[in-house]
Amino acid sequence: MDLAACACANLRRATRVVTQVYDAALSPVGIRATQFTLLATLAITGEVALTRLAEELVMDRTTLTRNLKPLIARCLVRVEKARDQRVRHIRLSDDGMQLFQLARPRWGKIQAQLMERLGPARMVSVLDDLNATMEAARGR
Amino acid sequence: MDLAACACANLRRATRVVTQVYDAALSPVGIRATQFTLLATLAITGEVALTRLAEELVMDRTTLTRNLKPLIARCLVRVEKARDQRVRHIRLSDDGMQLFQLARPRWGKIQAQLMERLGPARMVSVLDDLNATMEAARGR
DNA sequence: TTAAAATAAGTGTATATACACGTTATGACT
DNA sequence: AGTCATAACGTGTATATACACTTATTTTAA
Repeated sequence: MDLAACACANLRRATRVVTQVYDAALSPVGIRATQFTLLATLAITGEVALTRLAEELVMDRTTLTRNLKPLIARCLVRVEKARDQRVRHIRLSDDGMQLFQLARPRWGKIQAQLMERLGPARMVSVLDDLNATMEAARGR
Repeated sequence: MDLAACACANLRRATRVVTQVYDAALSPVGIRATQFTLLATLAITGEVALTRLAEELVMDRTTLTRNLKPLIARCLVRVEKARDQRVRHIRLSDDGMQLFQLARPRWGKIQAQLMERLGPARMVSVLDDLNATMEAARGR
């Protein structure tokens, strides 16, 4: 077996590089790629329970708790107890929505640039391969 | 633009899932996927300067410093000053090589399982796409 | 030859990730 | 009503990641 073909190492390496590029593109508005993803997801879902949001993102629940922390501290995201006192409902604040709208074109620019360099067909292939890999790893 | 098509978010999500699987497969020998990659790379390169190893891995130099720390603490990796006193030479210890040999079949098993689920052609496509994406993000 | 530029590396800080464990609240069953 | 299983969540700890800044050493150039 060829160690250079390690799916995990190749994924992590590509993720490092791509994340740096997206982070740099979003830095003028003061958020990172991961945070942009959170804001974007919340903008789509609206108010949602923490655990369900974690499932949506295919992210460990405790990771999400930690990732939300800086956004809550900046009042971009609000947390409220639900009727079921165990449940936390998460939603964007007005400031959070505003910042998301500000960040969105920056995301679009860097996403489009990457798409241009890869070619649209290749971009589709990449996204499709990433999904297939994820499902294969999950044993689906 | 479709936010669900974010290359960065899709990469990070797939990386989370795949890393968990590789970490679980390697946990019986007491290392993580990232650490396995470091050991494997050092097994191939032999003694190498820190900065050059970071370039090899396409990893920030300071990230590599931090990632090496637990391996050095466990005496799996040794660090020595070079003739040029600024340079640190990194290499596997005997224990490190032994642990790598122990971990390797576990890596091979999980890598083969993923390949089986994806199919060999799809695996090639995944690795190729990851490389293309990385190069595109780097602006090459 | 010495002062300035360049190179190699480490540290402070902040975020990202997840496992193990503990806490609190619900619901179900006796 | 009381007990017990379950569900939702937070915290402790450890690793992963990288930027900004600093330190030490080497090389270059005046």
